Amino acid sequence: MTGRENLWMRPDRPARGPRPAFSRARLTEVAIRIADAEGLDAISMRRLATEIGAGTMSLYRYVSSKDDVIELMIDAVVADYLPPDAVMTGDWRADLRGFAVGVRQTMLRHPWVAPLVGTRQQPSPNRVRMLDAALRMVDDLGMSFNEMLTVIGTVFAYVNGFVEAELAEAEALRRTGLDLMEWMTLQVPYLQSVVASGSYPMVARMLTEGGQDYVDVGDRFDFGLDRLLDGIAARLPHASG
Amino acid sequence: MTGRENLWMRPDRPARGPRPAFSRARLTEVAIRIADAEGLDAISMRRLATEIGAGTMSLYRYVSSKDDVIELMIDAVVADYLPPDAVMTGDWRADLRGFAVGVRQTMLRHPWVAPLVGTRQQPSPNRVRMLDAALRMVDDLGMSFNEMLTVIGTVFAYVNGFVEAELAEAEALRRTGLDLMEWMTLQVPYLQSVVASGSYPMVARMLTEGGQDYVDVGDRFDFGLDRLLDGIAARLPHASG
DNA sequence: TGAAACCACGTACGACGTACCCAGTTTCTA
DNA sequence: TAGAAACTGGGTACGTCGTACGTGGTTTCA
Repeated sequence: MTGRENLWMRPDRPARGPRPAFSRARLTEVAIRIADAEGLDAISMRRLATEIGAGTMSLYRYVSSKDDVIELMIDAVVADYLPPDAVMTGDWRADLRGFAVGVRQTMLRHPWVAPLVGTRQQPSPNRVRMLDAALRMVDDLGMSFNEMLTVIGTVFAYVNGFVEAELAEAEALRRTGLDLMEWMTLQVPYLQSVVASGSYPMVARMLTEGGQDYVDVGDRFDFGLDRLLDGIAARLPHASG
Repeated sequence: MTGRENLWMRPDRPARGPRPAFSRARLTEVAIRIADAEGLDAISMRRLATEIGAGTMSLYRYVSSKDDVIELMIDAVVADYLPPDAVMTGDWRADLRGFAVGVRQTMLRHPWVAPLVGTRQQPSPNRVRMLDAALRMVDDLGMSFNEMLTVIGTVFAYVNGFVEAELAEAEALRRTGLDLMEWMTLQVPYLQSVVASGSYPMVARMLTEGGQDYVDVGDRFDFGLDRLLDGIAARLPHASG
């Protein structure tokens, strides 16, 4: 891996030389396991290498940089945005909703992926696959192709933004190494001083009545998603589904 | 700055000792300037220190870690989510829309902030201020407090997700150090091979008709935002404004 | 007039990504 | 069948990072 070529356009097996000791698939699998358990910054080339049982620099035979490892990880996870048994009903709204729910569930299983995929739009096999599937869901609805792209992009923006926020607190705990109790102990005095100032009545209400009729995170996700789909449906050229 | 206390609860000026050579405000300002111009990874404690004209370790008198610097940067930028001359018309929909547009514009001016603020939900002065302002926009609409929180969270999730995606390509260029031409040269052959496979007809269409009736990014943002607000408006307990 | 509380900052440590190099292995070619 | 070509694994080393720690100077209070 000497640098410039595209990560996704390499032959599986080189023509000459000894057979490789491992594979990019193995590398990806190990990296995902570490990131799931300990977060993205637990991933270093040295750590990956020892976990695989190889020398650090050997990884660079399979990948031209750490960035490539990240790309491999993203692509692998994106593969199950749509589970293999997902069916397209032909009802665009149900299909798109199922897709969004699947994306969220996958992102919750791999908490490091949402921030990455939100900020990296490089094409990769599974991202291409998912984009194609999503576009097929809104085909034949009387929209222009760019309108279809806009709709898909809108839904995905919402899902990504929501899940990032959803994971933010857990990530803060991981980043600081604190447990929930310690973290609260740090934030509460400040919030109390905010409330005491009297300048932020709504935030004050949040701290007092916020816990009252608690709304489940999944329900909040569904609410926003359904409102978005409502709004889109109302603007469709002709009512289909 | 010895570690555990909350960043936002320190006295402005210590009681004893010589007067500080600079300030957290100065530190924040320099950090934001660097990040705006060269991206977030251009920020290192050494770089900040030399730019300020101080010793590297002196920064730790003002801040207990690099993470605190990041928090200061975020809070400073969040301050102009709502420009100082922004008016609350009393029309919840117009106000919320103006807020969302303001957030996007601020995020575009500071391309590093969207990914950070999406994944960090720690309270800070300006974040609290913005949250309070947003909640006031949807007050008196007959919703419970948690419903209000859900609505605000939904809009913000969309804005954040959209802007992250919007900035993704530019960020990829910065990350790799390539210019647009070089980057295209790298992606195009792969995309051509994808199209040639015949398995992804929609992506193929994207490459051929995608550029035809080009939709402005701002218009796409507005579209999603307006559909979301449509959907929310339709579910409001009673029609007010 | 100490002593306490603060300040600036040099040195040093462990971790990181990766450029470069060399020796060994497989396969194609003559 | 010899040897060149194309690959392999991986050790060493460089520059960068965040920051723990300590030393010595300055200001303010008791």
